[in-house]
Amino acid sequence: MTATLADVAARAQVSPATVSRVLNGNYPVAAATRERVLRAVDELDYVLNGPASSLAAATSDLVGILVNDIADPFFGIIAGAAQAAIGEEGGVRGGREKLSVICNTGGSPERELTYLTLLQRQRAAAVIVTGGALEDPEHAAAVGAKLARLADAGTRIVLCGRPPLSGDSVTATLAFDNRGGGRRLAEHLIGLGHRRIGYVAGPTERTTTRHRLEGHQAALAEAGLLLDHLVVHGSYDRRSGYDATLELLRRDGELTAVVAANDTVALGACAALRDRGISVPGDVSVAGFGDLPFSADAVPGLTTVRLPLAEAGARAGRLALALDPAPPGGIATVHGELMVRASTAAVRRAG
Amino acid sequence: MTATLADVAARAQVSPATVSRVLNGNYPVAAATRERVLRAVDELDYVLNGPASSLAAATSDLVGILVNDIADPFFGIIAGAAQAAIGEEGGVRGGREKLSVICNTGGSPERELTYLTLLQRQRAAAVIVTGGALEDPEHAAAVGAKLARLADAGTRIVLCGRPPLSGDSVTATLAFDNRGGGRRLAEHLIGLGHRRIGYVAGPTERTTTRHRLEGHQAALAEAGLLLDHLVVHGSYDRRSGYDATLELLRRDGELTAVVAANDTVALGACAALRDRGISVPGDVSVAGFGDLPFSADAVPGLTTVRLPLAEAGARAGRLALALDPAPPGGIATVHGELMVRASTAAVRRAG
DNA sequence: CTGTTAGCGCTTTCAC
DNA sequence: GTGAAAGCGCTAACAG
Repeated sequence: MTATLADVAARAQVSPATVSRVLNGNYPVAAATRERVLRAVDELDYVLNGPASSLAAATSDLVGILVNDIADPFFGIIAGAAQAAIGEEGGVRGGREKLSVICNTGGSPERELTYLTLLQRQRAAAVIVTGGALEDPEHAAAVGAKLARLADAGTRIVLCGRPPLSGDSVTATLAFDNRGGGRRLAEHLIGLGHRRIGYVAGPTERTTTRHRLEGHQAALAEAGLLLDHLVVHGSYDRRSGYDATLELLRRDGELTAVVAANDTVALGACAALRDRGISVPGDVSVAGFGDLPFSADAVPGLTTVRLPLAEAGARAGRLALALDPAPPGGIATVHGELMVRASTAAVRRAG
Repeated sequence: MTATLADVAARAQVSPATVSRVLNGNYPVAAATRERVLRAVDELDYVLNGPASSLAAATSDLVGILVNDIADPFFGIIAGAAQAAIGEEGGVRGGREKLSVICNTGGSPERELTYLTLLQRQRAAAVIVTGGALEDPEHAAAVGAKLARLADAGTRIVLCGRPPLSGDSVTATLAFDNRGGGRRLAEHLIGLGHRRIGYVAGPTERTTTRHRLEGHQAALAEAGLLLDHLVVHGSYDRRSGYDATLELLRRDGELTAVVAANDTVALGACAALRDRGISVPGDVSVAGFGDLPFSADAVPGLTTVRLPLAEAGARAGRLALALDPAPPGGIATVHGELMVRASTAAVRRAG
């Protein structure tokens, strides 16, 4: 039913090998022959059989991009940029077009492992793992082992927005400076006179959560303002920001600032304050992390740490294809930029 | 280096055929034998070779999900839900776990076709195409032909948030009632007394754009309020909403309402009005389409048409796996729900 | 530059 | 319930 390489070869009056060479373009073929083959391909509407090709060549053109939550623009932007970079550059350099695909783990450790196995099964050419890692040692070990096996089999591994892994299985790591960002945000608020600063953290056991919080607390500690009871954990969504902010208010009615785990959470925090009749930034300042597109448009505009998500994603894509040289030591740190907007202001109330 | 089926067979003292049967679980195997095989698999850390398996079986467990822009939560939510549904249900029913992957076309017709070809090459088990279609007849024909070939090869095709295609290659279509939603939104505004309603449309040549606009204009026409010059086209992003709104203001300074192609665009519209010192909804009402998570939190809360994106995506996923029965006639229409929030109000100024 | 020849690792009748 | 054998469709030496 479906045409095969042999059909094309017969029609073009050449050997199957020649057809293969034309299609893969990685071998010299006479122009006239190529022409004839291409015509036959067209006439038969032939499409290469991927599995057969991958089997014979012992490699595939699949590139997997793992994300924690694709409904979150944070990951959408990274993944979209990576996929675009792979799609664009895939054609260049003669290499066969890569099929880069996004795999949504939903934050579930099991699904993360499942996807890794599925990609291993497909003999993926590369895997990009994005976002914070779960800090459960058992799971971390399992992921590390999986990645090592993938790397053994020739799969390139790129980490994007995830802290480096020990071992040399990882091709390149693009780590976000979450600690530094958290610190700068806290320093900004301290500079504005805030002394009672609440923190809505992400899920426990996540590297992003811990690093942002550590940066935040380091700055507070230096200023002698560390208040442990002003940290509430929740998931990376709007609801969590809303609920956690109410909880913070309960714990300290004199709060003058709330720092959120990310922009989405910050929006939830703003909503909670608004619903309580508390003005932002008049009574309480709010800050986020990430600088998603909607953050500049929020009312008031959200002070946050801008992470160059699209750039990082694109670079991860290029690293996965070995189009970019790996950074020195295999690790590059991507820094955030403090974006001061209207949601933070000098403290007004008595601290 | 990597273990093969034969290795497992040798270790378990059975034939390769038996190992295959155990792994695929679709054939009777003695419990003791199965046990032995499974142990060998574990000990060797064996992972099935996907390409080899797909080649021999002439099918693969790849399911592709095409989206126009994965950085847009509209698509992130649909795709995430579809992927979750496939991941969950994939294990059930004994079928082998499916590898469902998201492919981001970035709205480019070429990339759409490229991805379809790549999926065809992989002999994908199913393809879910989401979001509005380009209305260019040539491209539509090309896509139709591709889908037909895919269907011929046994790939299940599901359309989600895309209008039905003629021909019987499509397994199931989940069409969004964009026309009805556009109409209800316009009627809502007309009911509030608005007479000069601007419309920020999406990109031309997109079905979603056209249908939403048609519904809008149908309602206006019935009320005798159709004003052609109050429609401006742009892309589905915030920037476009901002610019188009300024343009609408230029065309009619007496405007009392702006309807946007989607929520993101509506946010841009609000920003433009705010920057111009125009109050929403005091001076001008604004409405969006879709009801993304941030819309309820916008200030003021955004009036919009709620589309059950997660539900539709999940259903599309199940349809792709044939876990849900196809809707009668192969087509189900998904209706939107008007969400009236604070961004629209009765007209105050002289119309 | 092109053809010939072996497989790649698995599934699947067909026997037993 | 299990094994043997014949490919699935392609690529990659190796000749020529």
